[in-house]
Amino acid sequence: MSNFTEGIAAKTSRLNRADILAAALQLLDEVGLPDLSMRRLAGKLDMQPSGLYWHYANKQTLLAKMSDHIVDHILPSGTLASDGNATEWQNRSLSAACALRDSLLAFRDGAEVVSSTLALGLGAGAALERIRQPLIDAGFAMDIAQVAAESIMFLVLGQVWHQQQRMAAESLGVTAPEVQTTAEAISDGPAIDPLEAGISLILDGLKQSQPA
Amino acid sequence: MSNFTEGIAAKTSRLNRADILAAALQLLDEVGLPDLSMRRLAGKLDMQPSGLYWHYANKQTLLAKMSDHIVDHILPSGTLASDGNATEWQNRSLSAACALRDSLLAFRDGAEVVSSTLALGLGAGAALERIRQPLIDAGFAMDIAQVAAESIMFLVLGQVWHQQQRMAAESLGVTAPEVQTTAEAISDGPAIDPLEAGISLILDGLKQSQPA
DNA sequence: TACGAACTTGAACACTGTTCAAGATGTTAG
DNA sequence: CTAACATCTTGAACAGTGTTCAAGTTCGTA
Repeated sequence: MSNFTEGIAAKTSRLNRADILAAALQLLDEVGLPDLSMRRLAGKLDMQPSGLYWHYANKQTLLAKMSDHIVDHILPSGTLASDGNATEWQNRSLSAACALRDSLLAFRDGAEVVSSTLALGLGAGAALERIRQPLIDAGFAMDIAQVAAESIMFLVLGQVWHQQQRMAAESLGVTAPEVQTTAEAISDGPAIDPLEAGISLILDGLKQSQPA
Repeated sequence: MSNFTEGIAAKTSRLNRADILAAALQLLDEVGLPDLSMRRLAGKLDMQPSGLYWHYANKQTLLAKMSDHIVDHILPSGTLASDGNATEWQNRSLSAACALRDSLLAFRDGAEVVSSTLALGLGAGAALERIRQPLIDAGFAMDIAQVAAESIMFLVLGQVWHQQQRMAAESLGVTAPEVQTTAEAISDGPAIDPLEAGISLILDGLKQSQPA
């Protein structure tokens, strides 16, 4: 029956967890994860760095909350591939994976933030669930559905992380030799999306294992 | 016609790149990546931290060399699955992936070291090549062979990274809730290897795409 | 013996995450 | 209106980080 300062807007100079989280996400977009320090964040909020530690026990838990925000920030309409050759459950799982991809891409260094949090209790549990559920609905056994969903998750995280790291590198000036790894430069076709292609491989392999 | 101090052993107090690299890898195994600092490394070599910067431009390039060492450290006999139901090229690619897995597991935090270096010019190019070559030999098109190989690479890195992060967490005392994500706890079967299972999904999907 | 290249040192710079006693602010009760 | 209490905020400090740089030392060669 206390704590009612979160009604509409906190016009006072007092901050709460949500304000700090919002500022942290904005700062992430401005400077990137490597330069996201507690001191910079405190400076953005016109407060002392130690003040942050009243709201969050340490930087790690703040990053965990940021990770949750990124993963739960589902976009209105994801990149719906909607391949006619694929089954319904394949399209559903693929859509969930692409939605996760878009969520990660919507934040600078989003994949690295989520990956770093993934270990402890897994922060991206909701996203994994959205990928796994269609497979379970389709009648696949628990264990192989889990394996497939985890594999897709790692694929998405790895792919986006690599992509965002390249972005950071080239925005920093010197671009690496870049041995044309994206398969777009090799092929002369309509530049297939390597992520959707990789996920489709997994889903097709799954389909073959048990036609349901 | 100069520089011949690298004959057999440098008994002098002078260090070279290889000595530092070896000490760094040993220190990595002792304290883990988060506690692998230039000062600690210098202390282990009885020298000043600044001395390291004559041999390596910065910590990043040292980590890159460590990454190369880890990836090129192929073990004598990897975990040969040798599934009778699989084709020859599938087993070859799977073996390469498992060899990479074993190499990463042979060093503490190996997956994270390699992952962090992967972006700039990709340090694990050789490992990716060993996974991709069998697919090309089997007659698959360049672009989808590339996509499949990259997918397998991300799968291996993600899986091992997650595994090693759990190791570090539980060796540090408090283990996370651990929502039984390894699929071993869910299934009651003979505890399938989630990595081999995931890779097999990709390879089966690839097989289906073009019977070669 | 002398020169120049190969290394090493010690001190410093500009940061980092985190802690802690002390003070300021806000809300509630007597 | 004042006393008390929990809620924040501050300023200073601790221990550590990667990195730089002028100054030294050691070395192979001419």
